[in-house]
Amino acid sequence: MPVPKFVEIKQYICQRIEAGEWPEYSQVASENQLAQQFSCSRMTARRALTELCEQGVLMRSQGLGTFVAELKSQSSMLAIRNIADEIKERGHGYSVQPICVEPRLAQAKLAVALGVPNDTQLAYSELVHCEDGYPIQLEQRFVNPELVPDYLKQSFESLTPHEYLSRHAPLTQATHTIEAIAADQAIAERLQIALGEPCLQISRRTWSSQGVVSFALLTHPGSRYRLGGQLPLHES
Amino acid sequence: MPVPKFVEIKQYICQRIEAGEWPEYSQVASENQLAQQFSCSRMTARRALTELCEQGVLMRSQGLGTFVAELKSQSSMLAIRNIADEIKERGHGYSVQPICVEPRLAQAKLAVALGVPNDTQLAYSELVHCEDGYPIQLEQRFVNPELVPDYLKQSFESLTPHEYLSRHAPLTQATHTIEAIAADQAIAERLQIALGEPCLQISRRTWSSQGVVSFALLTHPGSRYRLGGQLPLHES
DNA sequence: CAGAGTAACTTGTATATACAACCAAATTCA
DNA sequence: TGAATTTGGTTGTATATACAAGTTACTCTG
Repeated sequence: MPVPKFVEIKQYICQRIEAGEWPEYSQVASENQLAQQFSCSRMTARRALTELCEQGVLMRSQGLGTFVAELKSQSSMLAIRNIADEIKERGHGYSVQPICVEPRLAQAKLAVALGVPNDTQLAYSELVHCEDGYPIQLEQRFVNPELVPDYLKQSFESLTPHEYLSRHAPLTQATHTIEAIAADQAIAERLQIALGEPCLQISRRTWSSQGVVSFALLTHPGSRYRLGGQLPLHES
Repeated sequence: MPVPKFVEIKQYICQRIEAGEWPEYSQVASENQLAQQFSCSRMTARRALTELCEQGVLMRSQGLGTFVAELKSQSSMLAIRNIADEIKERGHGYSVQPICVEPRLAQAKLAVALGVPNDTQLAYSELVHCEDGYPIQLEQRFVNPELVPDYLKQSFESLTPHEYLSRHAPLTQATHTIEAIAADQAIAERLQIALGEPCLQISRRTWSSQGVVSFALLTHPGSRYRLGGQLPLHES
């Protein structure tokens, strides 16, 4: 058996929810019911529910039952990672819609962000990442080609930043800035939302020991996306 | 017994780590050893270890053992911290405008979020934090008074969540969710922005080994606030 | 009718056990 | 010596069971 039983149960529950059979805030099958249905012990069913609670898919309360939490895509804030992996991990369909790939010259703010002289030639690309057909991230990235190693240059257009950076420099780091913005004309069009709708915009500056490799704007529709994570509290 | 046994074990482990007896990357007692030491079953000891792994305090690997995780590795975004300190650090003027402090009963979603029975009395407070006179954060927090230690109860209204939690339990953690929302009437009024303006809303669930201590909504006007930080890139 | 009590159901904690999967070091064998 | 095997310890999954604790709805009683 390749997949553990509690994973099987988790998948079953997710499918019911995604199919709309178990809507938001509705009560899901109880631990005993699931145990009977999957002919497993209650502890195994319980584990499936527990993990889904931790993932924010379900909510439980003693004596009452287990319920479907709000349905919004959520990703871990600790590791802002490849959105394709995340979507696949949720068991949803992933697709990309390339908008354009073209050279652009670094100007003003962009040149500063990347730490290059003005009019340096950058590789610009624009992609829309979709979850089950719905656009969920608009990615606009500027790459400094000089910092991309030669052996990756040929394939680099087809690689996600994660892919080529992880092959390139294991010690690559990124600085993220998160902002709430109102969708402008371009964003609204790409993400198929209304003009002015709130969006979560992440600016990612990726840098290795060589310098800033890329600058990317990742824009998510606020109505469809949130960012979650478990963090230690710090003082000062 | 007021405290469950697995919580007791968690606390024991945390104390050892905080006392420096179990340094970074050192192997901690195995499940069987802990079970013997606390005269409990292996599954109970295992649960304590599992939860500490999820919190990032420990790391496990099959066949090898359980180890103390890095205690640093938290960057500024990871430490969503006291906004007063941040503002002062920027050299700006900080002021607070208290809106209300009142008891409230936990209902439905809130009860689930805090993990308390329905109609539990919570301490609710609402504050507006200002930078140079401009409102920059609306804080709405619900605290479970039972989990606030006695010696902090008198002063707890005047303390920020950070202050009293850091005095209380060094290993307190929080789960954050970040969303882009449109300002409703109440928010717009408090933050002096237009209705529908995009806002960055952080939901913070703070929990210690005792349970969920507080739930807070921190709302920032998108036009005036951003969240930054440096994160390692993760793959898969 | 109002209220207390009870029954049925839920999740929460805990135990004891079994076997699988994995790792490292010791042992055995060629 | 060097490679394969065994052994003991570790975590991972799963079962069956028991009782505690919280919620709801029904029933009984005054």
